[in-house]
Order: sequence, then C-alpha cells, then structure tokens
Amino acid sequence: MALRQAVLAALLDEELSGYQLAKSFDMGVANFWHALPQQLYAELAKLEAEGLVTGREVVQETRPNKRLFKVTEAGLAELERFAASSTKPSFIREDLLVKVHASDRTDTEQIVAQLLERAAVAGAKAELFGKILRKMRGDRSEEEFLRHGERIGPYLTCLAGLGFEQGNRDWCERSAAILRERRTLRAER
Amino acid sequence: MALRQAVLAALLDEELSGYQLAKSFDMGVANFWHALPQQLYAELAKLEAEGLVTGREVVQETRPNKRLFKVTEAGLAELERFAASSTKPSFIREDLLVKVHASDRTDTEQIVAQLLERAAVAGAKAELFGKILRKMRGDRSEEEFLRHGERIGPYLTCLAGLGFEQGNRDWCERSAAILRERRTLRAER
DNA sequence: AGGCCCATGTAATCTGTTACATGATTCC
DNA sequence: GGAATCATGTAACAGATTACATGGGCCT
Repeated sequence: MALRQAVLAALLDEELSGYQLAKSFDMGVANFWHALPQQLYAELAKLEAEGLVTGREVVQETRPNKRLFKVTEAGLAELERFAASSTKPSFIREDLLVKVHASDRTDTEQIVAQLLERAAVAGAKAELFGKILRKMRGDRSEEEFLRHGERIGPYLTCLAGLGFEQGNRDWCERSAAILRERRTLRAER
Repeated sequence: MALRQAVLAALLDEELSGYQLAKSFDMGVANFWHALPQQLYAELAKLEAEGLVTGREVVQETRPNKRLFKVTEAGLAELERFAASSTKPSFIREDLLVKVHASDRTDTEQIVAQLLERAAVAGAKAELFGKILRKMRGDRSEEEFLRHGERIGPYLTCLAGLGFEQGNRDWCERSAAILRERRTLRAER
C-alpha cells in the first residue's frame, strides 16, 4: 500500500505530469519503487480526489495538454504519518535466482547468457547512479554533502540503488563464470 | 508467474509437505522467492493437477497426516523450459526507501530507529546465510566446491542473498548514522 | 510510410495479502 | 493454562500486469 507514498515522495522536488512520473518510476525513482503508467494515472486521480496532491492543466500547442501535480500540505502530513508507521520488510522475487537455484538439473547455456545480460544491465544502472550522485553533490565531497546538503533523501536512496546494482553485477558475472566453467569441464568428460 | 517454478525448484532436493515448503519459503528459499502458506497450498494443488508434482499421503500418529510432494519428469521439463525462457528483471518495492527518500521533509527519529532495526535483521540474515554456506560446502574451500560440487545452485543463490543482506545492513547503518548526526546538528541550532 | 514520443486513460485478468476456520499435541 | 507447532485449507479483498484504445507531431 505504499505506492501512494512513493508517488508523493517522487513529487516532492518537482511538479510532474503522469507521463513524466511514469518515466521517473522507470528510471531514477526505480531505485526504490517501480510502477506502471496505468497505476500512476490511477493513483494520481485517487490522491487528487483525497486532496493529497493538486493538479493544474498546462495547455501545449504542439503536444497534447498535460496535468502537472504537486504535493499539498495534506500530502506532506500523509508522508509524515507514513514515516512514523511501522515498516514491513520487503521480499525478493527474482526469476533469474529461481533459474540458478535449479541450474544443476537444467541446461545452463541460456542461464549463463541471461546472467551476462543482467550483469551488463546492472553495470549500466550502476554507472548511471554514479553519475546522478555526482550531479547531486556537485563539487562537494560525499561526506560534506551528506552532512550539510539540503536534500539528501534522494542521494541516500540512490546510494542504495548503486550498492544493489553493483552487488547484482558482481554476483551475475561471478555466477556466469562459474557455470560456464562447469559446462566446459562437463563437455571435456 | 514464477511461483510455480520457485516451488518446483524448492522441491528438487527433497520431498516436502505444504507446511514444510512454507517454512523454507520463509527461511532458506527466501533468498530468491517469498510466498505465504496459502499461496503454496494452492500452487501445490495446481501443480499436482497438472502432473508437475506428485503427492503421497504420510499417515502420522501423533500429528495430523501430511502430504509430501516431489517433482515429476514433467516438472523437470517445465523447469528446463523456464530456464530457457527470457527473464524480465524484477523490481524493488521497499517502504523504508520511500521513507528515506522523503526524509528531508519529515521527522527522522522514527526513520533512524527503523533503519537500525532493519540493519540488525539484515545482519542476522547475513550471518545465517554464512552458516548455511559453510554447511553446504563442508570442509572444501569455496572455489573447490563451486568447481566440483554436485549441487551448487542453492549455494549460488545463497551467496546472492548474503551479498544482498550485507549491502542492506551496511547501507542501513550508514544512513541511520547520517540522519542521526543531522538531527543533532539541527537540534544544536 | 512506419515507428517512436507525447499524453491519458479503461477493462479484464492475474497475483498476492489479510482474515477466517479447525483441531490435536507439545512445550513452558 | 496459554502459547507454539504441526497441518491444511477457504473467502474476500487489495494490488499489479496485460491488453486495448485514441490521436497528433516528429524523425528517418
């Protein structure tokens, strides 16, 4: 039930349209939440009906009109309430891990390929996060920024995303290497 | 739609009852998938109806009877098919990260407490995974085990879980420390 | 001409969670 | 005596995914 709060959190820094929100839930915001456009349009409508966000129409000539949303005082209060509420831990659900778990009993060629592909994706994400982090802290050192910066929430979540993707990349590469080596060993016998 | 395959993968090494499966989905298997008992009972029923697992009744004197399930040839074929199919990346959905993202605009006392609690849980899980890994490889070195061990799938997924929880723990501790320091700085002003 | 980007949704379906239900045995 | 464990489910609800729908502008 935290999609509401994820949307509110994503709208803290800038007014966004549903379409732009969807983009950021696919990119930057994706280090802490993921949602499809349909969910976001629906959630924005609900949030507006409850007064937690307000939308304003922006007329565009060359493109379809859009509605930009921002968080209201009531929305901020909801975030405050949410922050104080207890958190239930989230869980992993990862197809690739299921495949690797069963990999002693199935062919591993495709799995190795998928691991390498995933490693590449994770590496690209990690690099992107690194860039975003550098941009956020500007010319300050990380320590300095985290101590005195104005807005460090997104920085911290981005750090989490960076660590996650680096770990991901390393594990995928190592696992791929191991499974590949075992394939060649088996082929020699 | 990979709950089916996660169940099949979990049943590869031993016959389990729904109840035991639920336990392992809460523990060991939880490094790659999570599911509630109700889901597992329902999924086992479906899998049996489709012939991917077979169950046999075990009559018990002192406890209620139970049904033990094992993977059939058709189940193995399904895993094979699954391993070769393309994987869609999974996504993060984590309440705590949402709270941290918005933490510049809310009170951080509760958030710090939740981060420390989560760090402790992650640390405990990491230790548990470490123990499981040592048990799996026995007296062999990790390298040796991964090269020549019979069954390394669960070892690799457990390694993934270990890395994930260690990263989690470190990030939670660091973020808690940073937010706490900023609280005291603000209080001094 | 075909495909992608902007921009917003509805509807149907699938998955996952919460609540409820039962009942004996063992541990503290 | 009360809680936890073993053991299996049903039913209602909430949340997420997939498919469908529309339509102009821009790029190659």
